[in-house]
Amino acid sequence: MKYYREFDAGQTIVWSGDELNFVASVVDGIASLSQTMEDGRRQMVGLLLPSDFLGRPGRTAAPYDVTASTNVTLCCFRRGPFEQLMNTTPHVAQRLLEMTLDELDAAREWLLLLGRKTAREKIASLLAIIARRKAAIAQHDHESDFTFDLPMTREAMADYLGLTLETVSRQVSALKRDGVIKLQGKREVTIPDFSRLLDETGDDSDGGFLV
Amino acid sequence: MKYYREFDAGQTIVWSGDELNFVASVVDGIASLSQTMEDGRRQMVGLLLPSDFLGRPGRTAAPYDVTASTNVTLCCFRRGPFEQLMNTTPHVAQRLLEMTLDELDAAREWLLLLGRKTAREKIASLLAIIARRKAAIAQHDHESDFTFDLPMTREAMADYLGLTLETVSRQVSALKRDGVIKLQGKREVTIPDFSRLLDETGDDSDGGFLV
DNA sequence: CTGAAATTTTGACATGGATCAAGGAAGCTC
DNA sequence: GAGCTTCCTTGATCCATGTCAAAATTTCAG
Repeated sequence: MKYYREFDAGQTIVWSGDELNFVASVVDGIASLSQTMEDGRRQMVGLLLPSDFLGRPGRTAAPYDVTASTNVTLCCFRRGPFEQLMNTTPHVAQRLLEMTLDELDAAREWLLLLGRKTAREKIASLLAIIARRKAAIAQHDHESDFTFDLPMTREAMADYLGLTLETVSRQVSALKRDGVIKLQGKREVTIPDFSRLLDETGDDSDGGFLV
Repeated sequence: MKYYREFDAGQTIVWSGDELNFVASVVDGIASLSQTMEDGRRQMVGLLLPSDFLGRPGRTAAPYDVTASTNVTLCCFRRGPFEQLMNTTPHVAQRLLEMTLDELDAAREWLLLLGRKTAREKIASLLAIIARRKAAIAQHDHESDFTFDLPMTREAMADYLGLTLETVSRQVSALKRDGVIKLQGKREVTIPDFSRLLDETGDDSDGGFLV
């Protein structure tokens, strides 16, 4: 009923439209969901982190491309037994509902970003989200310097933010020039003043710090 | 435990950040979810149609503004009893999960639209989605003429599509000039050739017709 | 019917981000 | 450590969409 599968970074896990005869939980690594138009325009529509769920009960066709961003380990369940489990243990459905509602909120926050934010605000928002996630894990004080590693290429950032990679590069440079962030190399980012970064996101300044 | 509330068109049902001490199901009418930035930029992030659900188990703060687009009737449940119900009857959680997954898919389709589509493609996509929904209800043949009423102002369209209302107006005029749609008055739209409209959405041409 | 308010269209112009193009930096392989 | 290859930056230019302004149309109360 349950088995593990591994994928290398960059490998496609499922193609949009393919039949998906299992559901899975991410054990390790990061995978991304994306949609691609016929002419190649691409938009990332979601991120799967460890403990996130892939696939949905009652549908076999995958609606998006799923790509391994890092090496990924999945814990897969065949569809039949899994749906059995859902019917018999209410907590599974409830837990899945919680997670799906969180993903929906994240997607809707992203709608505002894609629909209404400027390029600079988009970059600042992405950096703030990543920084916040890492800071939460590290139990770090938000008020002082904080350094983290950007886990994605400029192109991946562009695909998330609905921009071109040139614009991403320019805006990152601009934020650096303006002292909002510092860079060591291309990927290591330091935030000297978190509230300064938050000002640049365009979001309400009084919003709660923790997500 | 259960009671009804009514709202007039245009009225705000909940403000973002307010405490929401009930959950509800839409009985009649259409409500929209939106987020507004401090400087007034606004993005619609979802639509509630009859049978859709408002609020979520385990959280009291509303994450979005909820506005009645038409007169709306809600069937409200107090939070405590509802969460009881969820724990005891597995089908409720499962049904809610189904609905949430559908909303998530819709939101992700919208991410592609907002992030990567041109203004013309956005308008065509919106018209196609509305037309499809009405056609599905009317059991109408997709190949021939089809007329429907646009249930929103140009400004509301702009808020959905991440455009300005001037751009919406111009692109609607352009689609009319090019014969993709016809207009009787401002709000009544005729689609002479549905596949022609679909070509303008930028979506895969071979995608299934029925959502 | 009449006038005021709301909605939509249209025009002129500005601009943010895309596009096209070139070159630089950083990893990897051998 | 030389030479690929991938990733990133920067510059020049263009164009889709935003902005500002005004007029046209529709709606609706009285």
